Amino acid sequence: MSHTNHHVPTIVIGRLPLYLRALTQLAVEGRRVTSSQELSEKLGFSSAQIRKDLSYFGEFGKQGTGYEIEFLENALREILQVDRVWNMALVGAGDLGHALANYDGFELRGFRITAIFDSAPAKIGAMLGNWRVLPMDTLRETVRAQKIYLAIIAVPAAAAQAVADELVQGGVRAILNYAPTTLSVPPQIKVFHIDPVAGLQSMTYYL
Amino acid sequence: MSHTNHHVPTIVIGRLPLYLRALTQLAVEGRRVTSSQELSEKLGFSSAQIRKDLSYFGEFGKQGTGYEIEFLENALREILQVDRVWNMALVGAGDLGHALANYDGFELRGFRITAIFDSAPAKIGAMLGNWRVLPMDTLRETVRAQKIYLAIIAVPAAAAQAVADELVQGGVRAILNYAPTTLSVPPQIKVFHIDPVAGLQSMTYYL
DNA sequence: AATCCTTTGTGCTTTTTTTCCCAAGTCTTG
DNA sequence: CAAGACTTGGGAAAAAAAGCACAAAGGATT
Repeated sequence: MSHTNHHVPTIVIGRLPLYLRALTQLAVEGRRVTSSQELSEKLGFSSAQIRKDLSYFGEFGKQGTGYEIEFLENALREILQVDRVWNMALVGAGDLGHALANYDGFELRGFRITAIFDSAPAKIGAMLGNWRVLPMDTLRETVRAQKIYLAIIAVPAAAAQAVADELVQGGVRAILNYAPTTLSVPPQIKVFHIDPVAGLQSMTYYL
Repeated sequence: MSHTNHHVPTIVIGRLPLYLRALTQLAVEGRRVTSSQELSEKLGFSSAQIRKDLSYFGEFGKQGTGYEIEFLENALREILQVDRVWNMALVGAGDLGHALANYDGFELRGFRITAIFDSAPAKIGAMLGNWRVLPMDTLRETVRAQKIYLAIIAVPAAAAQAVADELVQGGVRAILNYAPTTLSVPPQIKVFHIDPVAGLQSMTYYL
């Protein structure tokens, strides 16, 4: 079967990291094998959906047994291209930028911040984690020189579009956007938005 | 037409906060009126989808003209129940907790942190923003006494489930979960997950 | 007041996503 | 080694979501 060739729906791709996360958790607990049924209970997706999602990429399980955890973990890492560590630029050295720069959960899951930028003279030059905060006007060339393809925007909404434009100019291809605003970027650039308030608002609807 | 009665798909509810966010932005820019077409360009959803989503709740626009921004904003705030300010508990006073406690973007969009908890003796008693960090073992009763129905979990993954259990015991009905793990809660409790790494991983697939 | 340009709300169609279901294969037990 | 208990992968059906397209109506212009 010619897996991988078909276009895989975005919604499926969005679930793979959650499968991977659950598998890693199981592995840490010392487990060797799991099943779509068990993952289903852990994650809240149906077991059929998990099996079908995986079937877009190949056959990873064994009938009657389930999935060998380490094997499936590695397969998913390869599919998602996180079988390596990606360097990232962080733009914005405020409270959120600090939290992100100090977060130790990136590295094991395929990411690492290697350049930090801010526009405030008071912050430029200061150390944040292992890195010195650089001025915004060096962003484009630094990102290009270091071949950084991923960036995190952690600046106020009003500044976010200008930052995105600079990042794209520097060759960044995917942006994790914490600013509560939509970004306008060329179609080949990926953007993932994180807006906690939007999440909260969609929950209060149900209260 | 008996709007509002039909069950509204979750996916529609998830888009409403984005519509509201865009409308507020337009209002700040001094705009009075907009159209599904303009919102479509700003947000990246089709104009038909925006109109259909809104039609679940009533008729807010005027043919030939579009939508009166302030009117639609207020309607959405009412629908989402953010025409008030919800008190929230924040659990976890680490870097992320600090960033959240100091974030000034909550209040205008319907939320406010009014109680902060941590388990580390070193942090308990310290001030964070306007609030003193309280010990975890006062969580349940404090949340119940203050009638807090929303909470943010900003603790390590390993501690998240226990925190969630306490929150639910205290009467919390919706949780914004920053811990990179699935939470197991009773079905009537809403959980919204924020996992930046999962977002990054779903983007690297395409690089 | 007629014409033209706009834009909504929605019935209908198409596409996407999820679920159902089972043949086929694996493992365990007696 | 036969029987029974599991579990996968995937075709087919069902359900959900998105998009199309247009009647109806507002407003501007002549």
